[in-house]
Amino acid sequence: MPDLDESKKRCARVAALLKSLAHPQRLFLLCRLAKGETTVGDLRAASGASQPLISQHLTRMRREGLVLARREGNHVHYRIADPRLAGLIQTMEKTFNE
Amino acid sequence: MPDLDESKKRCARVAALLKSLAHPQRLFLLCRLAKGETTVGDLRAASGASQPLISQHLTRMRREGLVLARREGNHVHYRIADPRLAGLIQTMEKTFNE
DNA sequence: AAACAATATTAGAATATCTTAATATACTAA
DNA sequence: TTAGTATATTAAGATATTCTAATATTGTTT
Repeated sequence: MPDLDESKKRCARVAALLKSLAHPQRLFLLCRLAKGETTVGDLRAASGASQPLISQHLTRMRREGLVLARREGNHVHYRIADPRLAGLIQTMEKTFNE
Repeated sequence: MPDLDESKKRCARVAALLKSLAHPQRLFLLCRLAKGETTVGDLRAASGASQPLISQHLTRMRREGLVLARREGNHVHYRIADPRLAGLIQTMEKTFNE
């Protein structure tokens, strides 16, 4: 019986991560980002959400360490920070593809 | 550019599912259930949460179709409804195992 | 510098979630 | 039928999330 406390801690960490994924628009953004680096403008165009809202979602995910930002001139490029997350998102897309 | 709307709908569905997983105690319960059918009492003992709270979490997950319940005498046995979900949970456990 | 484009931040109201406490139901055993 | 055990439901306050609107920042171009 492997460490119950350890298991709970892991659940707490993963649940915190999932909280960020558990939102239609954020998940949509992450699915896009899982395919490669993207600018805010492109994400905005694809998602159709308002600019401040997208920015808030991205800021939140940046704060939580899910994504990384890189400014290039007037545009900011976002990407997924941890390849394991990108993998998980793609797994989920495959798993629930219909 | 393959169905943007379809992609959004899928994100909405999966995000709704993830909302249920995005809670430390519920995720813990699901991790347990991913290993096989379990009674409420056992879940309660393992999780250490209060009885009504566990029952509410289970009721919610039942309502959302994540788990199924089966009464046997005085005890109620729960199990994960969709094997894909069990698989996803195990994948997550492996992915974030440290 | 001024005007513009892209992105970020803040504030606040509306809504949803979480937890505890109290109570109810379903079943078993005496 | 009464008592006891296991599980479920309801109500309500506390806390957290979400969205919109207004404004700020950063960088570019003229």
